[in-house]
Amino acid sequence: MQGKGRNGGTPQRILDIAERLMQVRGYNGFSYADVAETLHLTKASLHYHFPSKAELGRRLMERYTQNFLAALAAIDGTSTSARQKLERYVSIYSEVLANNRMCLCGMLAAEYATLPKSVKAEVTRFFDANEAWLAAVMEYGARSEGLKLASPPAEAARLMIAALEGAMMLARSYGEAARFDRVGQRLLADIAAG
Amino acid sequence: MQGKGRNGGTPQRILDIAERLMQVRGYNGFSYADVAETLHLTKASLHYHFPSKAELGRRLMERYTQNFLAALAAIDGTSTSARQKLERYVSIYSEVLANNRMCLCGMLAAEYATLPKSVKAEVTRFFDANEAWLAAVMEYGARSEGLKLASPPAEAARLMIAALEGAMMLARSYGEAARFDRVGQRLLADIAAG
DNA sequence: GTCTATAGGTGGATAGAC
DNA sequence: GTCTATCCACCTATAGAC
Repeated sequence: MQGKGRNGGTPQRILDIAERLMQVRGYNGFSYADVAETLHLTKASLHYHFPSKAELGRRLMERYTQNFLAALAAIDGTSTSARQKLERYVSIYSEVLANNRMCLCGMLAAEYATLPKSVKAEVTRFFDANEAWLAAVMEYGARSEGLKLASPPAEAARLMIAALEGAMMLARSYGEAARFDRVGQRLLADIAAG
Repeated sequence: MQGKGRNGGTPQRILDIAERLMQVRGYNGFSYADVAETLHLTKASLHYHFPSKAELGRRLMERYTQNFLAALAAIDGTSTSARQKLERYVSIYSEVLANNRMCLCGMLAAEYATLPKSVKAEVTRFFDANEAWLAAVMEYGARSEGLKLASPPAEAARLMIAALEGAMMLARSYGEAARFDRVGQRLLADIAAG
């Protein structure tokens, strides 16, 4: 989960701040004023770069998914076994939580009913892509590495995503990252035991 | 999950409406105006019964946990096996989702960073109580019914809660309750196979 | 207990100067 | 691109009449 352009121009810096706020407080829990203050800009300037909050949210989700998919591609490029890929997938979530953030999409899934349509679409796109990647890794592992799946790959993938997102929310509420890690380890052992 | 007093006095009716709004839209996604309009009252009248939104949220969580614990007690009173108790636990979530609602505590866990302190305390209290009940059922099942747990009861309980809350969020985002049910069935089969 | 009226603040968003 | 100034809708909350 790198390559976010944290040293880029103003639009990128706006996205960085807004992303952090959204992961911590949610779409309905932050405002242009929050971003402006942190960035030492005015609200009007933000509207120059992102005309509406809906557009800001959509662009944010778009970038988030891009970066996430890039991280998955990096795993594909450097990992040898399906088992190792799954471990690294879990560690992505773990790192997000280590920064006291929620997965952006987990937050938005909770707030789903109140989101602009364009943002909703990006959220499900994220989960679809995650599910497809996980299912492919699991399916390959089952075929070539003797990974034992308790369910068809697509279902095992959905269970994994659901459990990771849920564990993340709970761990953050308790301020105990270890809660997440234990669930992550258990999932790796349970769902896809080698 | 019954006994909510849906035919009670004004305070109870306020709680009923606010609860539904909070389960669908979240704490930051509804207002006194929303409740007032649905109930054909004015905002001022709501403040007579619940002086502040924080207090409304706290009372809501308090009642929600009470009702939930009552439902668990009902399971204890009428179920014979641990396996059946776990099935009925999952079905509580399923019924909430069937009404297009999220678990109130799942919503609030996502919004945790923005909640008043008094509400935060009620949220963790809910999860603690759920975990304790689940762990006790699992522990009993393992000891007396040959239930095979992949982890210590407390950890298996946490995984189950996390997965159910996460699956609920995702299923609701997709508008596909079946997504939740498949995860629920898989958890029952995986975590506590008889 | 419920109302009208209103306070005091913040939300997202726009116009127009620089 | 960024600013000041402003709009209007909405928010939580209170005062006081009925």
